[in-house]
Formats: sequence, C-alpha cells, structure tokens
Amino acid sequence: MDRTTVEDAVFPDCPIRNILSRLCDKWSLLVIFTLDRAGRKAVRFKELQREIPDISQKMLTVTLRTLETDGYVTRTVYPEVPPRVEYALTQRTYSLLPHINALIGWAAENKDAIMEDRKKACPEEISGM
Amino acid sequence: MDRTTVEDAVFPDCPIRNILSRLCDKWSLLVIFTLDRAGRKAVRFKELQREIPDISQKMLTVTLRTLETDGYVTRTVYPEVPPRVEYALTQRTYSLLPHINALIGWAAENKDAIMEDRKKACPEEISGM
DNA sequence: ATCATTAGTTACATAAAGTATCTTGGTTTC
DNA sequence: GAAACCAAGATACTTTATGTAACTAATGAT
Repeated sequence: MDRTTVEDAVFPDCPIRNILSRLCDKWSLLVIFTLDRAGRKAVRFKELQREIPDISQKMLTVTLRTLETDGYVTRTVYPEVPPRVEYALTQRTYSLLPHINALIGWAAENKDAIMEDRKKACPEEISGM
Repeated sequence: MDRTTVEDAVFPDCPIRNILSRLCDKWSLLVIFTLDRAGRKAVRFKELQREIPDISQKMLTVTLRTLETDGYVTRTVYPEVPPRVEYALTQRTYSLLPHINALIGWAAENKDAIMEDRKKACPEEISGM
C-alpha cells in the first residue's frame, strides 16, 4: 500500500491534472497538430477552419484563446481590412509535439485492433459513436 | 518533412482522431493512470472512486465501459454480495502508458512556466478555470 | 451602391457531464 | 425476523460545454 510518492497526483487541484485536462480537451491537440503541419509558419484563423472542417468558429476561437493563455500559441493581429490574425506555435509547444506525435503514432499502430475490439463489443451497432 | 501520408489525419472521420478523442476525453487518461498506479493488479470500482474523488459515479461507469469497449481495460464481475467488479489494464494499455507518462512528465517540467503565463494573461483572475 | 472579405461576437439550441435518488440481494445488527 | 448496510451500478433531473445561426466592422472589387 506504499504509493505515497504520487499519492497526490490525482487530486482535483493537481497542477499536472489541470494542465493535461486543458490540453486534452475536445480540440486543443488537433489545433496544435494542425498548426504544426503548417511547418513552423504562422497560420491564419480561416486556414485553420479549413483544415479542421468540423470545428465551429466559436470553439476555434475559444480553443485558440486558451492555448494562447497557457503559452502554446502566439496570436498576431495585423491591422488590415479584412482583418488578418496569425497563429503560431511557441517553443514550449515544439517541446511537447514529440509526445503528441508519439500518441498519434501509437494510435495509428493500434487502430485496426481497437476497431476490431469495438466490433466485438457491440456487433450490431455502428461503432465509433 | 513529408507529411502527405497524414494529410487526411485531420478529417472528422479519421480513425486516429476518433481513437484519440475517446482517449483524451475528460476522464479516460486519469482512470488509466490511476489503474496503472495500482501496480498491475485489479482494482475495484469503489477504490477507483476513492482515488479520483471528483469523478461522479456515473462518469466513472461510462468511462470504464468505453475503455472496456476499446480494449483498454478488462472488467471482471464476481458473483458475490455485495457485488465485486474488478478492473485491470490490458497489454494494449501498457504499450500506451509510456506515452501517457511522457505527457505527465512534460507537464511536470513545464507547469511552473505555464502557470506564470496564465498569470500574465489575466493578472486579476484566478487562473485555472 | 452593393457585395464579398476575415475574424470575430452574441443569442439561442443541443449534447455532455454532474447530482441525487433508487435498485439488488445477501450479511450483520437489534 | 425486520431494519439497516454494502458495492456497483441505473435512472431522472439539473447544470455546463459545445454547436448553430445570425450579426458586426472597415475596406476593395464589381
């Protein structure tokens, strides 16, 4: 019964939990991944929307603002008309990306087996939702 | 870098997106982490609840069932009274855990800097929510 | 003069998660 | 021998998160 070293890691106010819960929300990882795909150059709001066709405008805004608050992305406004706002990843996020990509790689390797398990779990249902 | 191979990874019906969105929901990673902390032995429902004090009974049930469907945990019911149901991680999840732990490690390393950024972003507000 | 443009904001509607109460059937307590 | 208790849920109801649709601003093109 000696797990005293990480005993508090699971507590509701744990900062690690807090950081990961904001990162592992519905859209953050995907937005980071998409910004990374652009190859270290800034990306406009509209372009992000195009690359993530199923995100709502509202949630893209909210997600980007949260990512900015936590220092994952920078937001640069150019005083033009029509407006131009560019988003880019920070150095912090580049240090995180290998871990995200590791997750993606793992998912790619395991997707067939996982989908198989889903079918076994509910043979009639359409798996996935 | 040649990213054409993952060009479609961002599409709504991408299986990788699907897998990661189910894994990176509000509770799944934390439940997996908590089961892992138990050290490769099965854990009862009630014990999980104790270790994650802020998860609701309903969401613990739902999360565990989804994890079971995708083959991350096994569920063993012992026909006793009061009921005993034990959950354990599968081999699949053990292959995933290093990546989860890498994320946790990254969060631990970066938490101070991130919290600093949050304070800068909204100096008056209580950061975190 | 009207329309199209981008990056939003806002009001309203739906989906996801949280809360509280109920169930089950043996075992202990009174 | 009836009442209360236990673990693992299920269910109805409430709150929060997310989605949808309409609106705004300033300018250039038609």
